[in-house]
Amino acid sequence: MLSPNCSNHFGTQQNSSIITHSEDQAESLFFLYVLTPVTSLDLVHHDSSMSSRCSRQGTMEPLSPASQASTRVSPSRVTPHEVKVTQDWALDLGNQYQAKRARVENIIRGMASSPPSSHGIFRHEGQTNKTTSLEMLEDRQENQRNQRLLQHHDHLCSSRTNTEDGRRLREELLTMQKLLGQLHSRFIQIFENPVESKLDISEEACSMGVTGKDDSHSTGNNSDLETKTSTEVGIDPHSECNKMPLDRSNLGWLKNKLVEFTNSNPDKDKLLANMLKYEISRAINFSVDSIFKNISHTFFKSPQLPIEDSDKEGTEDEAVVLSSHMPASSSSHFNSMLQLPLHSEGLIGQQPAIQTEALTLVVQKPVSMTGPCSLNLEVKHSLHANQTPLPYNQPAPQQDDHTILHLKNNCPQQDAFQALHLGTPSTGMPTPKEVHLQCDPVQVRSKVCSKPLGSSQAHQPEARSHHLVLDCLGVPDVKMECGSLERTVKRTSYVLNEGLTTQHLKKAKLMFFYTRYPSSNILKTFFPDVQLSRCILSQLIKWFSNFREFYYIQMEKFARQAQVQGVASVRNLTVGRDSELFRALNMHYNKANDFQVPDRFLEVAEITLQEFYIAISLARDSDPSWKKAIYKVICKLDSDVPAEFRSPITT
DNA sequence: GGTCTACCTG
DNA sequence: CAGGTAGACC
Repeated sequence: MLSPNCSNHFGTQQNSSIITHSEDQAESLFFLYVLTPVTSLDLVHHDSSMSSRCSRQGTMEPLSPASQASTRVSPSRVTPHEVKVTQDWALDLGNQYQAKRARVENIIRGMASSPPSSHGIFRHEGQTNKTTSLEMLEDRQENQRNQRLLQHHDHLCSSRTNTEDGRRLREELLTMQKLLGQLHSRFIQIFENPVESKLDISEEACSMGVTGKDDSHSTGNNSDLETKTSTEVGIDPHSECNKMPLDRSNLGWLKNKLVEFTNSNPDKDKLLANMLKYEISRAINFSVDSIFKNISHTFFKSPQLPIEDSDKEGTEDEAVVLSSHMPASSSSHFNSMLQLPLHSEGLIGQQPAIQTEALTLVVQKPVSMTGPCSLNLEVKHSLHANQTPLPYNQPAPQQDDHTILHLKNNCPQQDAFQALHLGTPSTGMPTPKEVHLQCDPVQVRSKVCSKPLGSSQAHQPEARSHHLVLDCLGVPDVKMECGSLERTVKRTSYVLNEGLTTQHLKKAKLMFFYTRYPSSNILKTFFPDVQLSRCILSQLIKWFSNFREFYYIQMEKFARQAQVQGVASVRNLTVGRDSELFRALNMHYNKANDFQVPDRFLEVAEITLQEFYIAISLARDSDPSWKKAIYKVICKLDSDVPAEFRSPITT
C-alpha cells in the first residue's frame, strides 16, 4: 500500500530502523530501478531525492496479486510536468546504462503489451516503472491500465528507440510472451488449487536450489542491494524457500514463482529475478514497517503502560504530567492521592507509600485545605531510649474508635510530649530545620461554629519559650524533603474543627493523663495556638467529655469483670502498666505508646476501678445516678498538667 | 437563661 | 468523635 505521504512515512519514529536502511541504500535502489523494469509512475517523483525516497518507500507493498492490483498507482497521476522532470533526471544517469535500460524497457513493453496493440513505451530516458513483469502477469487489468499509461508516453519516447535493438528485442519479446502465458496459466492453476500447487511449487523451487544468490552475482550492484534488503529485515534470501510457508499471499511463494520462471529462462530473466528479489525485500520492509507501526500505536494506547519507575514522591505537578502521558491507570492513582480533577482510568496499581498512608488517615468527613499551621519539630522519639516499651500484644477491649486509632498510628506526635519529660532530642531524626514546615491542615467546619476561626493567633509569649517537640503527623522516620513532607502533612493532618487539628486532639488526649476535668482556663492555657472561642472551647470540653466517657466505660467494664471473676478484695484490684485495663486506656489515648504515661494516672485509674468495683459490689449501680458519686471522687484527683503542654502546636 | 455534664446515638 | 438531649447548678 502506498504510504500516505513522505513526511508521515519518514517522520514516524517507529519506522526509523527500516527506513534508515532503505535510505542508506538509496543509490543502490536507484540503480536497481534503472535496471529493473518498472511501470509505476511513482518514479516520476524522482525529480528530487526526498521525493524519490518517499516514493520508493511509499510504494513498498506486498507482492500478493490482490494487493498489487489494489494499490498500484493510477496512471492518471502523471502530468506533463512530471514527465519532463523525469526526463531531466534520467539524463544524468550516464550513457553506460542506456543500453541496458533500453533493453529492459523493451522487454517490459513486450510483456505489458500482450495485446498486439500495445507498443513500446517508456523509451523515455529515466522513465522507470515500478510495476514488474511478474506483477503484470498477475493482474491483467493492471496491465491494461499500464498500457494506457505506456501509450501515453510512447509518443514522447519513441524517437529514441533503436531500430536494430528493437528487432532483437522483439524476438525476446516473443519468448517472454510465451513464458508469460505459461506463468499466467500457472498462476491460475495455483489460485484454483492452492494446496496442490504449494507442494508442487515448493518441491520445484527447492529442488532447483532456488536462491537469489547465483543470480544475484551476475547483477553486480543488484546483488549487494539484494543482500542488504534481505538481511536488513531478517530474511535470508538464500534459504527462505525452505522456511517460509508457501501461501498465495506469501512472499516466499512469489519468490518461488519467480525462480521457477527464471530457471526456465536462465539467460534472459535474471533481471526479473533481481527485480523480484528486491520487491520481496521491499514488501518485507513494508510489512515489518506496518507491523511496527501497529505495535507502536497499540503500545501508546495501551492502558497497561507500567509506571513503576515514576517518581513515587513526585510533586503534584509531576503527577499531572504523568497523568497526561501515562495510561490512565497510572494517573488515577495520583488523582486519588492528590485529589486533583484528573481523568482517571486507573493509574498504576503501584501506590506510593505516601498516598497509601494518607488515605488510611482519612476520617469519614470531607476535607478541605485551609488554615496553614506550622509545626515546630525539634525532637522526635526522644523517649525511646529510656522508655520501657509497654506490652502491647493484646488489643484493647472496646476499641470502637477507629478514627482515633488511625490517627494514633500515623501521627506520633506523642513523641513531642515524651520529650517534655526527658527533654533530649533523639538522634537520627530530622533536625528542626528539616522538619519545620508549613502545613495546610484540613478543616472540618463545625455545625456549632458558624464563623471561621483563624488559627495560630493566640501565641502566648511564654508558650513560645517551650518548644513542643511534635512529630509532624505520621512523618515517617525516613528523612524526607520538605516538599514531600509538606504534602504528606497536608494529607495526614486532619483538622477536626475550626482551629483544632489532629495535633490538638492528640495533645488533649495526652493531657487527659493528667486531668480528666480540665477547666476552661486550663484549656485556654494549654491551647494557646487556638483562638478559643466558645465553640472551640466547647469542642475541647467535648473532647474531654468523650475521653471521660471512654475512661469510665472501661472502668465499669473491668470492675464488673473483676466482680465476675470473684476478686476477693478491692486491694487486689491494681492497675499496672502491664494490666489489661491500662493497655486499653493507653491504646485509646496513647496508641503509639511513645508517651510516658505518668504514674499518677495509674494511681487514679486504680482508684477509679476500685470505686466502680465497690459500687457494683454494694449494688449501687441500681441507682440511675450511682456514677455521680464516683465522678465526684475522680474529679478531685486531677493533677497539674506539665508546663510543657503549654507550648503551642503552632509557632 | 446560660453553662456544664452525662448519656445516648450515629 | 460529633450531635443531640436532658438534668443539675448558678
